[in-house]
Amino acid sequence: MSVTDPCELPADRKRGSNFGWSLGMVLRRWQERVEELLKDLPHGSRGYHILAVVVHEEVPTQGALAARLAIDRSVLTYVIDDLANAGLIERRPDPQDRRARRVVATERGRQTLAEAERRVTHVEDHVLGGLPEQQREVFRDLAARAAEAIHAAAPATDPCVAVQSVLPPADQTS
Amino acid sequence: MSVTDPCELPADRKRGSNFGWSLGMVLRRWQERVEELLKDLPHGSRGYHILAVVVHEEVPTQGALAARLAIDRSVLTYVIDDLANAGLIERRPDPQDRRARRVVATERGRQTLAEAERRVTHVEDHVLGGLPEQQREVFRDLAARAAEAIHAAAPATDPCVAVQSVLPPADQTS
DNA sequence: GCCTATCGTTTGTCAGACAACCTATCTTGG
DNA sequence: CCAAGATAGGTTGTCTGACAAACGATAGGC
Repeated sequence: MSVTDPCELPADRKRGSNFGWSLGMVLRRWQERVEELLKDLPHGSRGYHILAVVVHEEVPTQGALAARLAIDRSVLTYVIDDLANAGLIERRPDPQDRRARRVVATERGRQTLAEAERRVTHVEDHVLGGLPEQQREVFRDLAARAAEAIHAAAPATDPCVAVQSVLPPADQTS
Repeated sequence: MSVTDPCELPADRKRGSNFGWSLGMVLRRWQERVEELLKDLPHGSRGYHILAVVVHEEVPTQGALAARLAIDRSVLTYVIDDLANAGLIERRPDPQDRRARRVVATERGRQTLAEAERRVTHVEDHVLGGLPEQQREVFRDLAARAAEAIHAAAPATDPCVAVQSVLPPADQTS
């Protein structure tokens, strides 16, 4: 009755229960590849994300940058340090508020990002090699939209789900 | 020439360069929620994945299980310990090979998983709330297929990409 | 001018990942 | 039957990376 074949399942049963695993798998591979690809970019994929935002969007301050990327401010500090040391971005004092720092990309930073993006896109196609080309775009797009929605609703922790044990009450089989 | 508008970009520019970030965002939120939802399941999402495979697929041994989930064997050890302590699975000696252990789910484990899956599915819908219902399915499906393909080609590390600096040769500015 | 909030940085703590090693068992060759 | 190597699982130790808390500097309100 119960399933006994190792890999011969109806597949919808398997798929239904491992969305998180799938995401993790794809992300892990993506990161693996990107890390290897951008190993001279200060903090690999981290540095890449930051550089991308700095170049493409004009984000006001470091704090805003952290919020935009949903990462910790303390992380930003040293990643920015290293990106700056590599001459890809600059930290400038904000004329309006001397506590704040504006982070701007250098020309070198822009060039580097452009090259990096080219390569990353290529790697992404490779990572998504299991999907026909057309669906890769769909997947990317859906991911981006889902992520944006999540990020927008970031403060989160809304109590829509009951906090209750998944485990049965142990009133069986002693 | 270069981009100067703060947030008024064509959006495909932005989106094109943060697939990794998007995945990370979605996964992080998924995990956050699931962890909170399954906090009495021994290792949260980890335990959930393992339990799911143990229940739905009849995986021969622990080693095979590790391979199936693409996680380290040393991790399996203690997660299985705790799942077993919770009475959800059992470690049985393999009659054919006394080195190996077969991991089988208990009835309680099956029930628990069923309940957990119900809840996780619900949470997933919530996490993907930014997508219209129909597209959530598409997204799940694409993720699952991409992941399976990646996993199948797991040994990886094929040298399809040149290992070459992203940084320009520094023959400019000084 | 004082008090409080905010920006960025620094430091310390903690958990999780991964490698190296160990024991028990199986397999193969003599 | 014994010895040597291979394999399954488990244990230990190290190391990285995330996050919290504390800190110095500056801004804004009173």
